[in-house]
Amino acid sequence: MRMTRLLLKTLRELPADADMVSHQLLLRAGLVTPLAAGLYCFSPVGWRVMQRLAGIVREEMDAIGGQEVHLPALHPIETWEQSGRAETMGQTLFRLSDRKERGFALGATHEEVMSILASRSIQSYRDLPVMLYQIQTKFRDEARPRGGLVRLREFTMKDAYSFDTTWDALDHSYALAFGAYQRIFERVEVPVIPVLADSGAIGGKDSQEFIFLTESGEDEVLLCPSCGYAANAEKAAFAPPPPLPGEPLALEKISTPGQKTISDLVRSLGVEARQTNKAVFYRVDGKPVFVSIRGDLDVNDVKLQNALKAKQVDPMDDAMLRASGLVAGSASAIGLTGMTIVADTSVTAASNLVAGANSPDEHYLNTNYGRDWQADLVADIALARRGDACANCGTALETRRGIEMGHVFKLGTMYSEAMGVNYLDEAGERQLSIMGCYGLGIERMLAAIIEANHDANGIMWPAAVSPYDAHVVALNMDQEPVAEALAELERAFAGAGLSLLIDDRPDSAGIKFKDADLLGVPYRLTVSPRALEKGGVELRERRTGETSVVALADAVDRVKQGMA
RNA sequence: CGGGGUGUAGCUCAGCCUGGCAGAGCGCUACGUUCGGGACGUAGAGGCCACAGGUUCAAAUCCUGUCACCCCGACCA
Repeated sequence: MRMTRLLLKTLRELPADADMVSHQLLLRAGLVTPLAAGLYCFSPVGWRVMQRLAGIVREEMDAIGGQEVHLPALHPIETWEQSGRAETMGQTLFRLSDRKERGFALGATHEEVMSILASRSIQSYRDLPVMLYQIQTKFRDEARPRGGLVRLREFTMKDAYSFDTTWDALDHSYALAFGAYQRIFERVEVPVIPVLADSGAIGGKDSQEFIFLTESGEDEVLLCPSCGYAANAEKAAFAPPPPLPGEPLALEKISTPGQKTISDLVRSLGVEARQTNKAVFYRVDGKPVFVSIRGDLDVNDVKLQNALKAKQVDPMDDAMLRASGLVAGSASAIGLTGMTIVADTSVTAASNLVAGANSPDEHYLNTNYGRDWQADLVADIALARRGDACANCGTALETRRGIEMGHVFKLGTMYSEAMGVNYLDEAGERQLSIMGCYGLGIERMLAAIIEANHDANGIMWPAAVSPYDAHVVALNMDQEPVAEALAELERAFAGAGLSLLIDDRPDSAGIKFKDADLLGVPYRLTVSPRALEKGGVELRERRTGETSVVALADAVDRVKQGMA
């Protein structure tokens, strides 16, 4: 490709509004341009990289027996109603109507539709196992798109779904997908760590996320430096710091005017946060739920959802708060009726906690679980934090931020049941297929590759994903020997099946070199009178800056060597 | 959804406080000089100052409202 013909404009200055390095470089190198929040246009160069990423993903999925399909992105809303996700996806699902007012949704994911496709062909245990995948556009009405290509409202996902006869067989499919993901991330040179993730309350088993660790990431993971335990914050198990021991003392009501928060109490009463009982109100599947947890801990919504086997957990809204009669700022479970009470294990194990008195400006001293109040459910629902003890080995957990690149998930039978993916087993009995699903965000891979492979001058593409195999900087093209050498290079690279980006613009050498660094193709070939005098073309490696003059005839081999 | 910030040329921004001709740098076009790490000169093109309403002789500038975008938080099958 000749740059004089290429639709590309690099930016000398940093675009405002871009915080992440990948976002800045994507814009500066002209790979993408924004259309609206969470929506980007890909330029020819940006799209070439996307295509190479898709190609690598395709190769690895095919290698584990995946079969590529293509599903509609536009779904009748009934499809989502059938699985119940029209409701649970809430506002994230883009909805629209056709001219006859029939409801549709833009696919946020494809469990339902893939299940429908699979169910048409799967009839016997002989048809299983099967792994289906597609590389397709997803639409999600995210509350806040961010970070360039990190959180988009329209994005490309490789989503794969396995259908098996047994949970053991699913374990095998899951392991295959897991392995494929590891190979994909190795090939695109994005370091990821697998972390335990939550499988939700929908009957799934294991779930792991592939996290690219970066400070600009939006997900938090907890890592044990000693035993290697790694989990996302929602999932992370831990041993909470122990309560202060003590014999139960007499319950005492005190006046606490204006004190509504744990930190107010800590200040005015001179107690530690872990000597207080925090009240948190939720709306769970439409009903009020009161949660009691030690003042130094926070509720993990996902753990709460799992403990209650609930579909939807939200903070309680004002209307429900007023209707429930809860006294925000002085609430506790003592004497509370009319709603489900959930207690974290941290409060049932502690003694003499300060708690609300359910009347404004009053609190109790020395509340004790069992004596003063009871919960409908006692469970571990606390959020793990940095420094908490690893549940495996007791070492203090560390926290890191990262971006979720992929997610593998043992789904079970939720969708096969809802969408009717069943088969006859050897005994002629109808069975539900056991499903797994495996997602991978292609744009996120692109962003992570840049985050992980750049320097002050620009991008440094891994050879496997570079938009071109080599970047030719042609200087003094009007001179006959240069034009001839360039033509010879083009022939040689075309013959070898390698792609070239040729900077044939009539600009100064400095501009061309800067753009070559910014665009980040791994090999730069300078064709110029000076290089020809030295016996060929100048070959420069983007990563190392290593420069040498190679004979024209050897250029292809040198580039090929580096790609291997 | 809560908090903060920003909307002026393709990009980065100044001008706004204190109302009075629409600006700079980069980029773009033409010509000339230059020619291996973002050269220089000359001449140009390019604007609904986010949108709507108001105040005023006069609004990019002041007031009100709306919208968009970015950041933090909440949220995220």
